[in-house]
Amino acid sequence: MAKSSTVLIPPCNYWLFKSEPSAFSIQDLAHAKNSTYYWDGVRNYQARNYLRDTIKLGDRVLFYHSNADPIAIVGTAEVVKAGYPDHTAFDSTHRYFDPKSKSEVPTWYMVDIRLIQEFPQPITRDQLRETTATSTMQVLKRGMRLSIQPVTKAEWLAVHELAGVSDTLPSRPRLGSNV
DNA sequence: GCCAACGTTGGC
DNA sequence: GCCAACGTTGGC
Repeated sequence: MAKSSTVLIPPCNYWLFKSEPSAFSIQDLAHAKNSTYYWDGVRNYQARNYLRDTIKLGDRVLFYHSNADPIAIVGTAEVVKAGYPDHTAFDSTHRYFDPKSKSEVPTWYMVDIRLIQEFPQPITRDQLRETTATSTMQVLKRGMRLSIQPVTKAEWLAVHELAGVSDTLPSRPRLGSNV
């Protein structure tokens, strides 16, 4: 019976990352080298804890445009590098500089993500609200400002259904082969 | 532009 | 440790 507790396939976890497209959009990610970029500038402790402790290589990300037109989930990405210190906090000339964060004991962390796909149509808040399986998403809650939010597998799948796309990864080099 | 909801700061 | 003031987020 002990055998049944052995996890052969590591769980894949799902997240929603918010970004104002004027700061960093899904197009910016698409145009980055290897469609890969670091998710910097998170300066909230709960979101930091997710980045540092919880988000793992291979986790999936819903890319959300906030303060945008439209406000919507616009595509997906995968985590290709787990939490590591956010170097922008160390640079006194950078807009995300934080003198509290020291390289020996970093306060802030980031991950690298790679674009999986941009949806053919953005999925708006109205669509998310109107669909039972997505109507419970944290991002719809009033006053929910957290920029990194956990998403359930059911929500992840339902968003793909709304987008009319498969959640299967298109064929591409395997994780870690490009860094 | 408004403003509610939070998070942070700093005086006490 | 309390809490008022202030700054930020982010939908509307």
